[in-house]
Amino acid sequence: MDGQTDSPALDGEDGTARKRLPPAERRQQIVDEAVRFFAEVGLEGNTRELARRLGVTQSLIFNYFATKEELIEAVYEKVYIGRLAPDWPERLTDRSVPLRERLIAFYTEYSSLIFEREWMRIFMFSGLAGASLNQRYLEHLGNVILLPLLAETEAVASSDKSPKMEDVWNLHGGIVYIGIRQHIYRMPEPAKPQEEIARAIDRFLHYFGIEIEH
Amino acid sequence: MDGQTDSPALDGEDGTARKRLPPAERRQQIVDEAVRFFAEVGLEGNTRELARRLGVTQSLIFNYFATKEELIEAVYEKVYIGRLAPDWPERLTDRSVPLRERLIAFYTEYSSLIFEREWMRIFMFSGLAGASLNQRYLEHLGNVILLPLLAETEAVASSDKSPKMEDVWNLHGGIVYIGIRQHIYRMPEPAKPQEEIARAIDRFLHYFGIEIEH
DNA sequence: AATAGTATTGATCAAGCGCTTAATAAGGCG
DNA sequence: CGCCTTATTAAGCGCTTGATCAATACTATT
Repeated sequence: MDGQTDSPALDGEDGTARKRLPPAERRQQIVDEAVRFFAEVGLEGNTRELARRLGVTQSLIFNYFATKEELIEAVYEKVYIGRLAPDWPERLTDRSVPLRERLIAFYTEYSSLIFEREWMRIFMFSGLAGASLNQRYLEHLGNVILLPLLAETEAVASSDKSPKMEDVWNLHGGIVYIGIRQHIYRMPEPAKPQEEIARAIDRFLHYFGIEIEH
Repeated sequence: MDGQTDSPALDGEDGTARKRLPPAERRQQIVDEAVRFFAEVGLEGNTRELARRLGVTQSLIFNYFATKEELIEAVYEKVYIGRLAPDWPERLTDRSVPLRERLIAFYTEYSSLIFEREWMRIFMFSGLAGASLNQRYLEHLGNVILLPLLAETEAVASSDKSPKMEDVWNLHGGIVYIGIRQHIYRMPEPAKPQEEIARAIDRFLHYFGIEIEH
């Protein structure tokens, strides 16, 4: 409507009309806002609107990122990093703790990390766009989390039922789908997500004859 | 490269350089190709590329659809229609058939309908875009399929374990996630999807003390 | 307070977008 | 065959997009 120029609307989100940030700080500020922005509108969201939200001119963005693609890469990096804590494989295989406890601890923690609108949506957007990071993430997840998880289940399963990798993927998928329903399809959040996760885990273990103490 | 004009590249997908189709036929042709096209590149895919794939000028598309939004609506309609057969509620509640058989029949049929790249991706694209059709579809699915399914499970569950709606959503989500992995994240298809579905159903039923004959 | 370095701006470009319209030609009918 | 309807085209308008770059003005330093 009034788009006569690309000048910032006086300031950013808050009231502080600061200018001239140190480059590292400004760069991070741009990425942070880009994460929120792209998660909301998709990766095709335009740089002018992003700049407007930052309270900054559009051209400034291209001072920090040579191309929009480069900005998106930075968004991926920011969002994917730290999403899989490196000590989980170890904790998942600690047989001094009952498997059920380990599973509940893992999925409680993991779901608190990924049941987040920004992560869920950007993961889905990038997956649809065919970003290789997605496939690498899922391969990594499969190898480092689900495969050990399969071995742990096998170790305590009753002899007549042997779990397969697909069973573990199914457990995982059922849990992840809670977040998909909420953040992609915008359905209401379950009353007690942690409880639903516990029930999913219990059903999984129950089938393989693993006893559950209440 | 050679994009000097919007003229068609002589013909469409095949070698037939036919022109002047009857309007109804042309309209359907456009929608069909749009489904494939948007499923591949997303709903922001541009009409010029779509026209190129059709072997037709871009302006022709706007002879059949006033706006791009209208075309997308037609794509939704085409893709959503017939995805939920109306006789399923009835078949799911036919207690002359064992619940396991009913579940397997339903999910075998349903998965063969939705584990399809075009449907999966357009459903996800439209979900991310916030299309109301998505939420209506899921509400419908919840009321017409999952709710009866919950009642059926309750009816045969052992008295100490009572299933909740979230359990049914979890069963459903775990199964749907097979298709998501394959078509959104482009991971390899499981060797025997039908078998994995049957296992998911068996785990679900097993937990509620429902016996399974082999 | 003057200066230098640089973060930021403002104006602009070329390409791509949805969409419009007048001209064209395909093909059924007399 | 020649006409007439209309499906289709060709050209282009107005706007938005990612990206560029010289000019500007903030801030640290002396």
